[in-house]
Amino acid sequence: MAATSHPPLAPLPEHQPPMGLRERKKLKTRSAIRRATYGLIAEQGYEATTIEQIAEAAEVSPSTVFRYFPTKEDIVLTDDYDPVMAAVLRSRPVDEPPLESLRFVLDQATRSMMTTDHDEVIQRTRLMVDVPAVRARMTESMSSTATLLTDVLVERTGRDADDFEVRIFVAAVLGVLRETSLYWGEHGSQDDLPALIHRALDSLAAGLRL
Amino acid sequence: MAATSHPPLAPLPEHQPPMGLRERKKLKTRSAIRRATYGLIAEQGYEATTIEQIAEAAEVSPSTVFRYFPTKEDIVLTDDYDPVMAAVLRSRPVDEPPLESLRFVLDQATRSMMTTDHDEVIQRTRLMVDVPAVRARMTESMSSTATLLTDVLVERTGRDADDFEVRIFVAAVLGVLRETSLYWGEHGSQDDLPALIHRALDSLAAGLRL
DNA sequence: TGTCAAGTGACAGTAACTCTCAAAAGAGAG
DNA sequence: CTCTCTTTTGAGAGTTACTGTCACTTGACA
Repeated sequence: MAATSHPPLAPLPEHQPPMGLRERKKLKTRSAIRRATYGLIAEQGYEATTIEQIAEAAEVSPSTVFRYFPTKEDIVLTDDYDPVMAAVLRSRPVDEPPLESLRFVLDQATRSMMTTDHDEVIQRTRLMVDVPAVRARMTESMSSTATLLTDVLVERTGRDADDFEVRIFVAAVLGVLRETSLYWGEHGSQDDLPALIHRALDSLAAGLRL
Repeated sequence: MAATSHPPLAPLPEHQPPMGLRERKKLKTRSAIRRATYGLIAEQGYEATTIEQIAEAAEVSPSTVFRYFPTKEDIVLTDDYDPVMAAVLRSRPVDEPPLESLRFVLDQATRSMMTTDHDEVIQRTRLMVDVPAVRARMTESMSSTATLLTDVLVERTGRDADDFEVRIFVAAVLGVLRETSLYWGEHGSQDDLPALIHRALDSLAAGLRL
């Protein structure tokens, strides 16, 4: 059982303020596309929304949309928390049981997401539940999260890179995280998400004795 | 630790022999498309192989290919084992711990697959490792396996349909199964797959203590 | 202010699907 | 065996996500 109180870690490791006009414009375009997409999807649904419409609404060309996001699904997803999670995991005491370390990481990450991007998280989860393509892409993107976390755990446990047990460990935790999100979304995103995650991890810690 | 010896269950619950010419032709077309696809992929790779080529090689029209398989990825995948697994799970003693029941089911299923479709399993796993789209579709198809197994477990444990712990349980096991397959494939499909699965389930049973 | 690099838009092309409709072919009755 | 009914097939037209190229524009920096 974790869920300790801590400085509510920033969602992004901020780049230093002095950012050229170019960079700033890029960020703006990026979020313009995102906003336009979320708006159109809310009105018409995911499939009915075409890249062309998104481009028009965001006042850029379709080419530009593809330059910013490799696939349509990626527009509604984020990997932003991956590096933060890796960092937090690294910051945990080395003798803490790995499952508890991950519990802390996930608790922090979800709380942070829910406080800073509450509505977006809900809408994204809804899409994950409703749209197979989005769900699939989300799962794939979890694979890269998995790789990242595996690397950190390998380094912390002194095991072989590509150690089977570590990979199984991470796969179980992330698989369970995915299912928890789906469950939460299917039930109207009303339950306490961090609490659900803790229950799921408790199940894992107890060896899945049903 | 399971892996008991048992009658090597048939891969498919055979439909009664008296099958009309129509049905037989459909099966033939289906496997013609499959074979053609595997052949072309072996020669040229997955992405380079188009539906049009597959159709030509299988001597059907592109329309027909789409009628038999909803997506290109589905051509190289199978859900055939799902109903068998559900049946085997149902046949286990009710007082057996669920994790052990699933261990038995997975052990049987993989052994059966490896003996009856050895080469195809290997090629499919290779595709799963190499081609993100195939991997994604495979993961999605595991979702429906999950639903099936969840239903059976719910009925065996007398829990609520859609019980959170049962869903977590199945998600963990299937997530771990997926990772085991990937690991196996990445390492040349040379290890003993059932043995790896047992190791993975041992990890789960031990509460993922690394 | 002028030069260079980075970002953008227009355009053409590919391939996976979807839909519709008419032709072909198996099933079953007489 | 043949006529009818139903299922399956192929042909064709259309949509959309995505790729690659190239000329143009617009920040960066001296």
